Amino acid sequence: MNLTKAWEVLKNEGFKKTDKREQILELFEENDRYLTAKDLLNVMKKDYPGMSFDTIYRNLSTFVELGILEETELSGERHFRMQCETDHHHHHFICMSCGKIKEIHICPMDAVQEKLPAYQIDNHKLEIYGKCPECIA
Amino acid sequence: MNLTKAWEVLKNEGFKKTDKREQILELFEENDRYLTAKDLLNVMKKDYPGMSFDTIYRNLSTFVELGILEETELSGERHFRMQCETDHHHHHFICMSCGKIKEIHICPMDAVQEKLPAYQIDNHKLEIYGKCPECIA
DNA sequence: TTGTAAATCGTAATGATTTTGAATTAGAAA
DNA sequence: TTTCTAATTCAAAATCATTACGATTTACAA
Repeated sequence: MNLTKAWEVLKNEGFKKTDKREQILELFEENDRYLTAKDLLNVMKKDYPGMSFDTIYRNLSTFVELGILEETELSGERHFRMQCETDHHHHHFICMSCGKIKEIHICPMDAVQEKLPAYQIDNHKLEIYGKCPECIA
Repeated sequence: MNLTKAWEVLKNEGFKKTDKREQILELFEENDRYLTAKDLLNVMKKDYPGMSFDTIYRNLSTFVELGILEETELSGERHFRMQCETDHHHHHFICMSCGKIKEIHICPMDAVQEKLPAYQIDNHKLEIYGKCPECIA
């Protein structure tokens, strides 16, 4: 998702345009990887020394609710990144060195549902961890 | 894994047989689902009022290291359960109502590696969440 | 320009987990 | 059995991420 689209969504939902929101979204636009609340705070403290956790966490939650960001949990911490443009359902390879993401358009859930006919499947998580070609070298 | 086998492993590794360890393992044997440190504490406080988190966490970590328990992270908390007997690599359906587990012997990682020939895959996580047949009714 | 809901600030509370250090205990050896 | 020693436990405090709160400031529409 790009910034224009993100602001469109926010405006439609009645959210206001603030400096903090702008910078948070810019940071995600510039970084094609998962960031933590702390990552954001460390950068933003330079521009806004008084920046508070409340602001960061509240906005991150808002953005996730609106589908602007997506969230995952890595080693006990919430990580966020810009929502993929792709319409198609997919999963992610996450490079544990540089944090970069690669989309993977494979999903075994059809086969899983076939194996579990009597089960109600609400959700699933498939993530692959390792090193991307750049980081192997 | 059953209790006999678990104690075999512990003994081989030089760990002592203590009341607390026995009760922790019994609790896992009785409950075919993921438990948190707090779950354990709540039950064990009845028998051992002074029971401390230290004991629970250290033992849980030990058990995981020895392959007696397996661990996953659900909504920010560490969850533990008895290691599956099965040799075969597999994944889990987790019922979000009763917590029960169902093994799923499907894994898409061969196909994933084919799609990412230049990537080094170290690890992956596949979990399915929903309701088991008993809890749907 | 002004009114008002929304957003932010600064800080304190919460909750899970880890660590620490002293006291206790299990199991091996004498 | 007694003694020795390392392992284990206890209790409390530290840590870390996250959430919550009252007071203040801000965006923006009328």
